[in-house]
Amino acid sequence: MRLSRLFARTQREVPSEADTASHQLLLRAGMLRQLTAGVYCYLPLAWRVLRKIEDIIRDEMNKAGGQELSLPVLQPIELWRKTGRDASFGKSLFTLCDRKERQLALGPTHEEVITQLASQHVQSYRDLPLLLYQIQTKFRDEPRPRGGLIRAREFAMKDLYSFDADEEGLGQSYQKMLEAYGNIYKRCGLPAILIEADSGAIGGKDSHEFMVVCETGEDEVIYCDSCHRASNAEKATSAKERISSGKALPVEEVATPGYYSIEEVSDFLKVPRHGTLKAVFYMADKELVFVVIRGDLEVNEVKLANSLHSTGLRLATEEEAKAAGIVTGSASPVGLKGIKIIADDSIKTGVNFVAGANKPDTHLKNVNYPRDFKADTVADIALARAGDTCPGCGGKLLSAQGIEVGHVFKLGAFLSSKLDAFFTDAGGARHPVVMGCYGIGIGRLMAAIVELNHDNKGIIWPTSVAPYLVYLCPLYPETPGVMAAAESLYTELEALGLEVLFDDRVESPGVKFNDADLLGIPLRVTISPRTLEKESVELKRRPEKKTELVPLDKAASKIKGIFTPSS
RNA sequence: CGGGGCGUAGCGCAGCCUGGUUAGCGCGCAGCGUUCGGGACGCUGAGGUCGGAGGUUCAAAUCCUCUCGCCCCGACCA
Repeated sequence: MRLSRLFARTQREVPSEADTASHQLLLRAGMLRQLTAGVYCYLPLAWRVLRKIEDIIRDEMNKAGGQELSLPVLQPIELWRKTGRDASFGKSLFTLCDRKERQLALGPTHEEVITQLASQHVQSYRDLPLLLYQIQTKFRDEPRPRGGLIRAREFAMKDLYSFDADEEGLGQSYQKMLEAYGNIYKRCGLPAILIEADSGAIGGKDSHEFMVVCETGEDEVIYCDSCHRASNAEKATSAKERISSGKALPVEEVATPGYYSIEEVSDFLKVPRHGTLKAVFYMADKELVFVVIRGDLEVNEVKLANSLHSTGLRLATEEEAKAAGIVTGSASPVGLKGIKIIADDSIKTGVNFVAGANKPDTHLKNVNYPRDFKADTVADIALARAGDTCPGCGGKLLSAQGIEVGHVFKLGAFLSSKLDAFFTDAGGARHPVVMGCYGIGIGRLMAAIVELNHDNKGIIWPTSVAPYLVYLCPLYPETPGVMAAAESLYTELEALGLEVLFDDRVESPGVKFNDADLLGIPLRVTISPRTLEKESVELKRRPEKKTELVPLDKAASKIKGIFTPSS
């Protein structure tokens, strides 16, 4: 490709809309252009990278036994109502009406469509296992798209769905996918780690994410340095050590005039934070819920929503709490009636807690569970934080930011049951198909590659996904011989099947070198009067400083050798 | 949805507070010349419904009202 003809123009200045490295560099390199919030045009250079990423993914999916197909983006809303996931996706689901006023959704994912499709085909255990995938545009009306391609509203995703006869089969399919995913990231030059995850709106049981640790990532990873167990902060657990024990003393009222927060009350009563019980109020799908947790811990709203099976959880306002009869500032589960109480299991780690009294300016000492109050549910709903103790090995938990570059779910049979995807087993009995789903955002993967592979000059593409392999860079093109040599090398390299970006522009060396660096092409090949004096060309790899002179007549084969694996 | 910021040429910005020639500057773009191994220089030139609508005024990029859009923080989010 001749650079003079390429539909791209590099920019020296950083577009004001971008503040992450990948977003800035993709814009500056002329690869990306925003159309509207969270919606992007991919210019030719970006498109080449995306196609290479897709090819790697296809290759791994096919090796794992996947069959590629293509499913519609436009989907009848009824299908979503059947599974109830129109509600779990809520406003993130783009919907529209056709001319007959029938409601349609733009697919944010494709479980519904593929399960219905599979149900028409899968009849016997002999049809299983089945792995189907596609690379398709998804639409999600994110509340706030951000970071360029990190969180877009329209984006390409590879989504594979596995169909198995039982949990064991699902386990095998899941394992295959974990391995295939590992290969994909490795081939893309990304050091992705596997972590435990919450399954969110997709639903299902086990779920894992592949994360790339990176400061600009929007997810928090909680991990243990000793046993290397890692989880999304939404899912992470920490050990809740026993902090006190002994005899439960009689409940005692104390006046706490003007002290409301845990900090104020514990300081005033000279009780450590973990010797108190904190009350927090949430609205879960229009029902007020009273949450109790040890005073030193925070509520993890994802865990809370899961244990409540709620799709619309938010903090209650003070007015809502008061309307329900709660004495804010001194709220207590003790003696509370008519309100659902959810307690974190940390309430069992000690005795004689300080809690509210449901009376203004009053708290209770020596509150003990379950002697003094009952909870409708006791579960782990606490936020694990850096510094907490690892529940697995007792080590210290650490925290890091990460970009989620893949997410896999063991769905089980809840969708297949609802969508009538059944099969007959060897004994003639009918069962719902057991499903899994596995997604990789293509654009986000590209952005993650840039986040992890750049320097202050620009992008440094791994060879496997680089838009072109060679940046052919003649200097002083008007000097006799230079262009002739460049043209002939260009022809030679293309004949060898190498992807060459030929900088045939009349520009100064500085401009060309800087563009070569910004675009991040793995190998720069310079031809100038200076190199031609020695009958040679100069090679320079993008991440390296050193250059190498190679005789003109050996250049093509030398370059070919660089990009041929020496296996 | 709450808070903040911003819409002026392809990109980055100034001008607005305090209304008043022909709306400027840098990059980029076109032409000519001199240069040129890490974003050269000179000259010339093209390119603008000042996000949109309404209002105030003799006069609006500038003041007022409404509206649309974009970005950031938070809520939220496979």
